[in-house]
Amino acid sequence: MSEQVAGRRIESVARRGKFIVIALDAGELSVHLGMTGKLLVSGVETPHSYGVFTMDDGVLLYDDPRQFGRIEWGDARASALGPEPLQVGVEAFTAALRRRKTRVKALLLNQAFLAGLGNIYVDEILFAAGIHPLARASRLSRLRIARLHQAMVDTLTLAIEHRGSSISDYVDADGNRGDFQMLHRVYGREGQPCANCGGPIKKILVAGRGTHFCAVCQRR
DNA sequence: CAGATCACCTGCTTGC
DNA sequence: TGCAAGCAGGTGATCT
Repeated sequence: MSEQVAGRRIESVARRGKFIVIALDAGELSVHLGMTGKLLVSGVETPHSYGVFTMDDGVLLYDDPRQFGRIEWGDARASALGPEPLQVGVEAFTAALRRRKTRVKALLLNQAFLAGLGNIYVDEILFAAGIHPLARASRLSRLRIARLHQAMVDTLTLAIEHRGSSISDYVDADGNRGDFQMLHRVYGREGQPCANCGGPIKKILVAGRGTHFCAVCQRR
């Protein structure tokens, strides 16, 4: 990768799903932060700095203790990604969900179905929509899917305003933490009272991931 | 063929 | 007190 990158100029930085796409004057880099990855401008190099890009006006570091993320040369198979959650219309979203029989949580996490949602946001969105994570996608009514779509837009918009959730690692390119974790209503709140009904937040395993929900407010 | 499960990796938390 | 096992999760390979 060093050969392709050397001497190139960064033209733009964009996002597609969970990928950060850095366009150069020739070719592009696709960065996926995985779970603990950080892309830092002028950060401090650590033993986990697996990518060090020296620029004319600073250093770009790719830091990833758990090594779940990656940097790839070229288009990170963007064609395999579904639509953006903030772009897809409610009609298309409804039609797509009704075609799938899988659990709604597994479907929302599927990047080929919808690009960009991770475990935290799916849990928060399903709570906001009052939908049980184990509900079958195809069995949800049009009204409930419309609520899910609205919850998705509202939750993501608010989370972006709060610059994301910093549970343990996440910081932006300037090293700043987000504070949306303060507004989580189910994620990481097992046993605590539901903001809506006061009942205890439950935690189960869905699609191999920790899944937090209110058994009273979220129906199948 | 689609959906479920496992492996990858390491820092932090939990439990004896 | 200290140490080992458990847990966290995005993705891709493997299994059912």
